[in-house]
Amino acid sequence: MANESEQEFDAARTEVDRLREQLTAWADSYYTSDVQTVTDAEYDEAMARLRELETEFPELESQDSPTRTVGGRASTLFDPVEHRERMLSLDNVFSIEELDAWLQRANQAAGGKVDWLTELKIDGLAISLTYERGRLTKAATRGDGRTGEDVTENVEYIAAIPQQLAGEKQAFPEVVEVRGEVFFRLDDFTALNARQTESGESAFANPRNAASGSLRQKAEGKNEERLQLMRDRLGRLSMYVHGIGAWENPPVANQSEVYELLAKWGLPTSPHARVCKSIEEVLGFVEEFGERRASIEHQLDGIVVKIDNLDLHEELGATSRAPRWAIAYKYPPEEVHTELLGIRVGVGRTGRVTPYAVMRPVEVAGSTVTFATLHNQDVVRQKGVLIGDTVVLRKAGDVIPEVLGPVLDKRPEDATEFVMPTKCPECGATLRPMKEGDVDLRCPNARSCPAQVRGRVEHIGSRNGLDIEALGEVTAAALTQPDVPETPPLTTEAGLFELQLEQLVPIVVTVRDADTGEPRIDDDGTPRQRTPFRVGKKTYPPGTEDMTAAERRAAKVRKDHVVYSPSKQAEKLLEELEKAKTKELWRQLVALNIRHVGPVAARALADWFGSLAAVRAASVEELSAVEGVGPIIAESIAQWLTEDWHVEIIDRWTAAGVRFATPEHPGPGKIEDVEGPLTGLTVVATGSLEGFTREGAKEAIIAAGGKAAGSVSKKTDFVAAGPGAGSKLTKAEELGIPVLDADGFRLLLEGGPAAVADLAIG
DNA sequence: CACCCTCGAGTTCA
DNA sequence: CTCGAGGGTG
Repeated sequence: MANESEQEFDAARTEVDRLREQLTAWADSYYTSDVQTVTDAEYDEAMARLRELETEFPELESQDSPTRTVGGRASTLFDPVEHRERMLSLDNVFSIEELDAWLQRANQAAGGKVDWLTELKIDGLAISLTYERGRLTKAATRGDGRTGEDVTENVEYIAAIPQQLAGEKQAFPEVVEVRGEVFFRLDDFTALNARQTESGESAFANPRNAASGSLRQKAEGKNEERLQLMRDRLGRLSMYVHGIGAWENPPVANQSEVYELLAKWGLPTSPHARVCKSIEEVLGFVEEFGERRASIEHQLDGIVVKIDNLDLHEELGATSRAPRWAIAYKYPPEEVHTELLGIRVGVGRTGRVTPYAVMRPVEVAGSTVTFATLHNQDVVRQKGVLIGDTVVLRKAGDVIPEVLGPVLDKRPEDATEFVMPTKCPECGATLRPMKEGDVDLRCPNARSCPAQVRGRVEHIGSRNGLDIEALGEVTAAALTQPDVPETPPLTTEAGLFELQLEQLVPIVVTVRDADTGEPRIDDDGTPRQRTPFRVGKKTYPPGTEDMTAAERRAAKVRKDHVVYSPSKQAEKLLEELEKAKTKELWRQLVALNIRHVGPVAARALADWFGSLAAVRAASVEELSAVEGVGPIIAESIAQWLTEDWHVEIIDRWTAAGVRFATPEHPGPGKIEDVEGPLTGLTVVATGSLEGFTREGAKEAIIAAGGKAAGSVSKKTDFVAAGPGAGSKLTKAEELGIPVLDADGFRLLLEGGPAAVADLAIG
């Protein structure tokens, strides 16, 4: 499969190259000699095809593509500027193999041992800055590489671009053309988009569009207020320089030294550039930043590798399009385009109704994505997507798919706006906001809406709840599914602990298509069904008892004239439910599904009160006296307890044997902190620590008297990080918090901070 | 009251 | 993982 899409990609690449060459040639001859060598129709067709391919394969997009330069040239707005030296683009490679091959070739062509300069390829806007005797006199976009747009006036407001170089005047060349990349830092981009939506303007689809849009704003016709806004946006742009245009007899020998020099002049250079002494090191750099890609301050789409030695640049020269001494490796795209087939809504366990996007499945960052949440109606509107649009999709933090916005060029005529339903899609109740002015719509039918019951039952079984292995998403659905022939055994969670094998085995589940929600029809025309709680079924005529002895043994359950053999799953579920009855009190509190009461609040309550009875007896004031429980949570608990069907849950669970108490608890009040090696310390565990489960690590921290926090902050004393640790590790390093591996963590648990004093770095 | 931590809730795919 | 919102603290 990978092979197939690779082939497709290669074919597209070849075609894109051919189309670009052709279109550029046509345009050149038209602009320079005014000779039209092609009919308009042919030209348009080629351009449309190129657009299509670039949309389908965003990684093939390029700043000097005719789709951006020729057609979209904004020459009427900004004066054209002839570049002193042509701004070349870089040749691209799309795989490590190709990169390796290029490095080997370049190494040989350069006659042996080459030092490489590796840097991040910023996804921004190329810019050329001309300084005369240290004073900025001209700023231009790249345009088609030969001619760009004069943006000198706008650049005045970009704080990152100095108007005057630092240092002695005599030290600067008479004229020097510096090249760099203008971009938005991701945090600035987020802030910018927040303000855009706040002021009712549409958000930018990505940081590059935002940078491009900001740099190319026009001052004409703007009132003072809007002028201020425009300058403010410009002020937030960032820039890193990455080279010098024409420069005879530079005073340095290497590209890396050029950067040092530029930095000395007060020009911002990337903190991520690195000199690599071997091809292995270069490949290591590529891998390293591939992993860290999401936590870099700017968007990046690849790595640029340059030969460090400037003499070699001279020697190798350039083709008509690109220098031979540099290459760009492009990471597989984290942003792709796909079609938004529809927007559907789901109902969560709290009744919240959330719209989600259904898309034509696409590969993004290693997996095939079909769905992405759209959170609520306002978000759908803010993103400005219509059903039928081609949309930009990425994975936030490399995990959760996120729709960024529409590709307006590809909006079809019949694209339709999403309308939020007024009725619950699962139970038909009229949706309404919980509180006045709430954005979120909720299904008010908490007790019997199938979606909510299903969600609550699933939550009861979850890791943060009673941690019932056999009770996951599928089982929860099977237990509450209303469309089976027999009555579902659970109409609410009140009956969960009363479940008998006889109730489970008859359950039949209709298999539904994940995409459409429609029942899956088998080849023989009947809907496909599953019986998760039984493996066999045999019907005997009424009044007969003629089962074989073997059948009698296998048939543990008999109902009417049907004999069932329960599945392992059914037995497992009942066993697990039995165990859950005496699990820790906090888990049982979480299982009640009280708003705002999750594992942490439940633990605080359980520690303080020791039993559900004591919690019920407490007033709102007494509840909010508990550390970590404030007036809102206290009120939420009190409110929950006033509802009859909630009390019924407690009563029936209690009758079925759920303990709802911590044995030997001394009664309500603050429990003395556990004295241990970690008393008074906050520790965060992240990644997979050898010898610990995620929960196990937390328990171990608490058992040692410490606080197990979920996120890293200034208050964190230690971070225990195993392989696969992500942003928490990065954060810890940023804040200079000591990081321990699994062994160090073990030492800490046994001996406290003193035991790891010599391990703790920085 | 303004901050900074945290927590809770919703979420996707293999 | 990210968002919004609750809780605690200066």
